[in-house]
Amino acid sequence: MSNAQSAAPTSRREQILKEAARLFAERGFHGVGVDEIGAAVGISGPGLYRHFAGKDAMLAELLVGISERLLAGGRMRVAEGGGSPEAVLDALIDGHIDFALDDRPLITLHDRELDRLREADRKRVRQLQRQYVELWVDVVRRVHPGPSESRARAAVHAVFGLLNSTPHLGRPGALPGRTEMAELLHRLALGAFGAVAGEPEAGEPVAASVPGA
Amino acid sequence: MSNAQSAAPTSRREQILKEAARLFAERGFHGVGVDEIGAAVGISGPGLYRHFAGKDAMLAELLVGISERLLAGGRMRVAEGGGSPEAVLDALIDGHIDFALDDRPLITLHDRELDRLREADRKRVRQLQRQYVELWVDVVRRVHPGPSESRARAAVHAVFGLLNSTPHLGRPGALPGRTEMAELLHRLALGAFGAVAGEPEAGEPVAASVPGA
DNA sequence: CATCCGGGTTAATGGGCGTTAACCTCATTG
DNA sequence: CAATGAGGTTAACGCCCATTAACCCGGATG
Repeated sequence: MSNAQSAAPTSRREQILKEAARLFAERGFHGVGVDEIGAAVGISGPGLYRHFAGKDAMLAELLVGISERLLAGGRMRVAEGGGSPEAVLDALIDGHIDFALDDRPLITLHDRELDRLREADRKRVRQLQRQYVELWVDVVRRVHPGPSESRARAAVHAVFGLLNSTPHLGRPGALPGRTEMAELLHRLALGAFGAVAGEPEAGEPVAASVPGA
Repeated sequence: MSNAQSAAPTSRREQILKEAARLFAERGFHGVGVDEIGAAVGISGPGLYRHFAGKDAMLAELLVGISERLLAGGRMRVAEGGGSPEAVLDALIDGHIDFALDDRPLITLHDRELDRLREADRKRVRQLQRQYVELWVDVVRRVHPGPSESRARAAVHAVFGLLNSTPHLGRPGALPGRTEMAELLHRLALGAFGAVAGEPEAGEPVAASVPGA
């Protein structure tokens, strides 16, 4: 108990989660065995079951965790966002970029292994994701009022793809360093959003909320 | 646009590949069993081994195939590209969008399951991918001559992420239809590339020539 | 000192799954 | 008609792997 070592205890659990995230991202959920995860933290195999109910539980905690943190961060930035919507959008973008650059494995898992979750958890994660997206959509539409909601939503999804592209990058120093990368991504995202406006091509009757009518 | 399903013999092999692609994309390479793939084409389990050496062979053929087609398509468009680099870039973008929209499963596999390949195949695929990227980088730098090569390359990767975001889209009709989606993605990509350039303070979005025409 | 118990360990269990074996059946061919 | 081979089928085999069992140990507790 004494152990007031410092801020983050790095409580075994967290250590395990971190390694599991890395491994899952590298080789896929099914691709990595319990023994490997154990080995990554110095214990072996079934020892993990003292901390988690099973392999699935780890994945669930990772995915729910990241979704919650993303949404919480987004809400915070919207709340304390300066007067202008532009400032809020900038903050959202920067926040997401930090995430993408610092927590690569999690970002990867986020949209790769969602289906491996039990129904309940999956629903939870999807709901959090949806709220996060809608949060962006609102801000984007405030900055660029023109496009229909579905258009804005599609743009947000696309920009997420852009920002999350970091993990797929080529190996060595063929790419900019972290700070330049962050700046570049920010610029690209803004550029994309700025282009969504454009003229609505011969009428916007697509706006009907009922598709396929 | 085209898509007349008939002529192609759909030679069992292709049929299998198609279903395998879909399943792999949905549940991951390790997540789907041979029996499922077989069932998807009406035969059962080991019957597949009359057509492929093994599960791995299917994945390999899929990944190599898509990489080759992407590169070939890209080269073609560059070759017959009209005078202006802008036109070539437009063509590249449209080509990639068609791919992303029509062959979702393959696009997904493309950057998800690369590591499950045997060393040789993986090297092959990576080489093809690299060439495809460099092809884009050249064109982009010709259209936007300011940024360093590494910057341009990062931008290209990011735009790939943007264009490939389609598979992650929400289910129902909450999003635009195919044609509008294609137009939107094109616009977003151009917007992103347009922003990669200099350090002009945030101002008018660089509304280049309207792609719609 | 005796007792817990958190956190590990190695061995066993059991199911899933890729692959191979052995066998079957038409269509074609000579 | 016999032979053949492409394309299937169902059983087995074996391996991998998540999970459980059974056991162990060191330190806090009282």
